Amino acid sequence: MSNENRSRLEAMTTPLQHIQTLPSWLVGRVAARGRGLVADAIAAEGLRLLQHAVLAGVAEFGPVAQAELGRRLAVDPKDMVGALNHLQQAGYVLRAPDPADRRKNAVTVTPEGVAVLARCAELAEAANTELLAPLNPDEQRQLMALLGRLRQVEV
Amino acid sequence: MSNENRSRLEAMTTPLQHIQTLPSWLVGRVAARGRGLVADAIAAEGLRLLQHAVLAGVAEFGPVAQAELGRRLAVDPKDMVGALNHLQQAGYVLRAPDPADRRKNAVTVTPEGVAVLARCAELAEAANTELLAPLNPDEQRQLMALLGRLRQVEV
DNA sequence: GTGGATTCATTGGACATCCCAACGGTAATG
DNA sequence: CATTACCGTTGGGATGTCCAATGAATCCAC
Repeated sequence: MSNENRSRLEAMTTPLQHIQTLPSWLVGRVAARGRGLVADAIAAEGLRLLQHAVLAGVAEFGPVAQAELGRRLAVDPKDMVGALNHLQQAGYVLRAPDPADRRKNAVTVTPEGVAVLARCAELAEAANTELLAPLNPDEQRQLMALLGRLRQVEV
Repeated sequence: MSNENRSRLEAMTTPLQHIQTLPSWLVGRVAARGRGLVADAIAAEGLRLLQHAVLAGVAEFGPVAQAELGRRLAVDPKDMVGALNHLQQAGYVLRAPDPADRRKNAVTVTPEGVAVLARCAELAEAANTELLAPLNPDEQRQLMALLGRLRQVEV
């Protein structure tokens, strides 16, 4: 066991403080704050986080079937239906039957969808700027590099 | 706008990649992984994350009223009732009427609760060790320091 | 070809989390 | 002593995540 682990375990007369010094707890709090900031920001465009991600996926992968999109974004088929319903009703995407495979919907982004994506990109940038405000640019790069190395594992 | 922001916005022909390079997205993924690792670990003791946190709070603050505990942990009173019900049924905490204020329940941890907390502490440590495995001890300290400075804002 | 397995979009539901409102019982405040 | 506030509890709603099952369409092995 590492020295850090031992020092944390020795403080078990304060079990709550112990939990709150765990990296998983700390990164969870920061993530919750970042999630909230971005969610509030893009809510100005009437989109939720999942809908925003789905719209970005549609814009990136061009005409794409819902199942394929769901696999790429790790989104449940049910949630994909709901997100696309909202995006289609808002006029941001189109669902057209795929002539080559009538099971599939060829989903495409509309010009309005591209426009709202551009606005959401700015809003998300601003939210992230606020999230990282306590760090200078050098520290922000360090943080991103460290988090990136932790993320690699899950892929 | 910073150079980083501009470079990300210029890549908007790939909107999904843009989203996935945002710090909020990256920290969210790492947090989800950490949360899953810890949740799976303490599930071996039959506890959920919220129940674990509540149990730790009871152990730390000694005999304490539910409302006071909820305020300290930022847990909704309704969820506090559910968590304590489970912990009490498992024999990890006791609810006794407070003689000084009959509205309150004086919640205390049992020896079994202390024991399970100790085991959960080890399990949570192991999960966090796995989470941070790609980083050496020096980098782990850097990450914690950077995240800690981001967390300060919310307090 | 043709019959069985697979994939598609969709629907329904389980479950946890988070927030707000209301209740009877109790304590503090004027 | 009347009002106000707090206690634990219950109920409900909104949201997010995940799994199962359906009918239609396609693919594959024989």
